[in-house]
Amino acid sequence: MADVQKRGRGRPRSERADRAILEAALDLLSEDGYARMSMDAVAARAGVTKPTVYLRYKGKADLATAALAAFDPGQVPTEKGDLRADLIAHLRHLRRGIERSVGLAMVGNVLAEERHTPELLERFRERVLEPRREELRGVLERAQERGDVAPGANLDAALHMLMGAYYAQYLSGDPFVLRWPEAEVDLVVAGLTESAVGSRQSAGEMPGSLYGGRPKRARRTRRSS
Amino acid sequence: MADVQKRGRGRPRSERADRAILEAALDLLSEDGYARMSMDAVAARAGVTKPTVYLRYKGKADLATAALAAFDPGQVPTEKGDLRADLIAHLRHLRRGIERSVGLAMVGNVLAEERHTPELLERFRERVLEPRREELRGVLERAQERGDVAPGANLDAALHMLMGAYYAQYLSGDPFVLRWPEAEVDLVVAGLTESAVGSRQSAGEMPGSLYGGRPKRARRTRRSS
Amino acid sequence: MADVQKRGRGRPRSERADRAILEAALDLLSEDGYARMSMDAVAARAGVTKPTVYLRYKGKADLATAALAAFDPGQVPTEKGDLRADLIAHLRHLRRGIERSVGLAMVGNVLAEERHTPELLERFRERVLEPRREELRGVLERAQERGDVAPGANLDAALHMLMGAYYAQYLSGDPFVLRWPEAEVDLVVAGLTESAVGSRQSAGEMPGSLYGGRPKRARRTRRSS
Amino acid sequence: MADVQKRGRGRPRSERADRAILEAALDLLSEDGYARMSMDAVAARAGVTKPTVYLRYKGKADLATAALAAFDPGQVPTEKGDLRADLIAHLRHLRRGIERSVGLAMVGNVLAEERHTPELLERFRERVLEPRREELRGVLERAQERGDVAPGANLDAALHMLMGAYYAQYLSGDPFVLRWPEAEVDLVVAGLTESAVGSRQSAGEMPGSLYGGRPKRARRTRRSS
DNA sequence: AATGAATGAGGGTTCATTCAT
DNA sequence: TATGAATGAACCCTCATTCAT
Repeated sequence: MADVQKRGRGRPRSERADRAILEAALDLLSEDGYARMSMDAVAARAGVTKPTVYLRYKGKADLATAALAAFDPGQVPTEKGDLRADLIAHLRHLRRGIERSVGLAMVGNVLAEERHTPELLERFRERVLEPRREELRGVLERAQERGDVAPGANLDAALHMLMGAYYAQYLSGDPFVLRWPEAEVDLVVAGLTESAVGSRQSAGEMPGSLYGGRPKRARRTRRSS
Repeated sequence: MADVQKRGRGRPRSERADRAILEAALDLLSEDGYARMSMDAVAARAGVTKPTVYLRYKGKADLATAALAAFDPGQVPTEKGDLRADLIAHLRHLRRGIERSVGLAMVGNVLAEERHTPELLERFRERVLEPRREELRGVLERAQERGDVAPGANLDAALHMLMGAYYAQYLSGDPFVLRWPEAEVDLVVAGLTESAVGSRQSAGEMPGSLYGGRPKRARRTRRSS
Repeated sequence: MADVQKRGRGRPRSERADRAILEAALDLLSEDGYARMSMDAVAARAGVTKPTVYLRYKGKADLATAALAAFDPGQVPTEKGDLRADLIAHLRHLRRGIERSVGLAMVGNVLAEERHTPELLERFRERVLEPRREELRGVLERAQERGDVAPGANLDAALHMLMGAYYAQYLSGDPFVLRWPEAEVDLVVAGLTESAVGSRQSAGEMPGSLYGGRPKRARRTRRSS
Repeated sequence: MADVQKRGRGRPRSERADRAILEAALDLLSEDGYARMSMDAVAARAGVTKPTVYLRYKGKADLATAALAAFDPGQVPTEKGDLRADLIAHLRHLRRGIERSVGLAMVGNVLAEERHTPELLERFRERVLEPRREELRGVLERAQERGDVAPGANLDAALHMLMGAYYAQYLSGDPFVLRWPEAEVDLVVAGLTESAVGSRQSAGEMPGSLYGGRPKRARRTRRSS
């Protein structure tokens, strides 16, 4: 277990290679896509030779799914107990997590390979998407327990919207506006709380009176920018 | 003037081939992805030889973008003037359009190729995504004019949510629930109208007063799923 | 024969096309070589279509040889009756003719195709090389008649040297020196005239006596073999 | 130190293949020309597969230049110290070397590819032409030291003539005469030695006194420019 | 357990040539 | 007669995978 002896005879760089291979695979997967990712390139970037890769994985698909499975989601933002703030924090985290690691292109890659290599999508869901969704769901559920979300609210729908908004925004090609998460969250929160659109800013207002008679004009969202 | 045939010289280009090539390309593009789509396969499926393809398109990227550009969106649902119903109809149309033709895998494909063949994503946005978005935007804007949507509502955010919800739902791997569009639309509409979650059932409510002062009780919907 | 009528019905641009095709072929032949010269490119440069080319020539080889056969050697320099000056003028002419028209690459092309398309080399010899050689030979023969060249001189060898020197110089990759022809001619003339190496500068020496007077008995070396 | 095998790891590269590939490439290069030489054909003739070729060479140009670089010039004739005899021996060697291996068609090929693959010509100069030229130049320089060649003689011009004569003779299409090298050498030597054309026959002369007593110092041309 | 070499199977593209108008 | 379309055959190169060391 310890095998401290530096002059390892068992398998000199096994662990080193393990990591290097998975990292290289994940990088290339998100950079070039599954179809373009070459075993040659993976081996080269990992600093090993191809058979070394094949020793560990049965083939390209196996390697790619393993790479996805090894994906590290990063640190989850700590919850503050404020629905809006927490959702915004998670959306930012979601976006940053995707963009700093696999990139949205990875979503494309696993989708594109759905027919040829369905394991990819499965693993991606399991290791990348699901965890995020569960985090977000947790936020919503706890808010529901606190009473900040209507008891009968459709949390699933809200989850899809929150996560999907990012995909749609990205796909649209429009640049992300500065306060992008706020705009999306406001929209969803308004629905979930049965409250009014605007007024998110004036966070002090108690939900109860939110959609009250007042102003309405102007309001929320502010195309941010 | 007499030369009516205009450019009738030489052997006319086979329209059958024109169509067959585009169809084959679109099929293979959504089935196999751009990287796997081979010119050989396109030509074979179209029943022509490769040079016949190259006569029409400068290369693989050109063919693929042309195939995307030739994408036929199908009939847009007629608008009824009821925000919720119209949105639902459009969402259904969106989903059906995607699934019956290119499939969501296509979104993956164009995303996956963003680095190597950015024209694909551009063309996809231009021919597939944008038109849809504009249809939806039209629905929202007209509803806004009617007063069914708050004047200051963030339509962009709403668009991203509506379209993105589909992507997210698909990516999640969960089966689409029967009344999927309703759940999503309700959530967004509730936000837009500053009204309550529920009450969607009681469709009888006159849209005009939606984001108005009253009732709000009622409550969210059928827990969907 | 006359067929002056502008509205020609017989063959609108036949002659125009004839010339254009041959010119295009010759250009491309010397630019790209025979193997790389494409019928497409020839037709395009000539402003016609491929079948128009095939109507005139049986195939690529036929076209290429025809192009060579149509080669126009340009104006031969007028002879002055001075051996050295005439040879220099011809060498300059030879070089300029080659470089301004077909280029030495053409020599390479026809040589390279010797196995696959021997007609090329034949035609090249016949239309490009031979005429030059005959011009040069004429100069030498007339000089011989005048007595400026030793009666028993090996004119063939001299011809090969004079023409070959250009090839060798070109092949060597060294830049041509300003007075290149002079250097080569001096060398050959010295041989032909049995005269000394130097003194070329002092062009004043009367040709008549070049190989003339002084005994210089002895000389030259061992009898060949 | 112990690690004698130095780089003995992995499967050793087949030397048989190494040789076979270069040979096949050189053969096809001189037979078909660069443009016609196909990697498929090279691999097939060498009895290997294409990737085996690509493992060794980056591409067609690389292989072709390597083939040229591997060209074996054969044994240089030993020098006897007699200018005429040595030149004749070298010319024979030059001709035999070219004809037994690459063939003059190769000169054509590298010339023909000058525009598309200039490395070919460079390599050819470097590996085939230059060595020959240097051998010949050595003969001339040593003869000059011995006093068999005039001090100010233009050796460059002589080199071009000696080597070029072969090209020109070949290009002319005339059959090589039996005593071809003698004729060419006599012509050049006569020039270099300031001696007469004829008298070649009277082989008796001693080289030492060839260019006689007269100064004729310096002399023209050389490097002209 | 690791290496470097080798393989078989395409993939995109172009060309010389012929067909249909 | 001239056109533009279509063809079959390569050609260069790369990849996922396996072999030999």
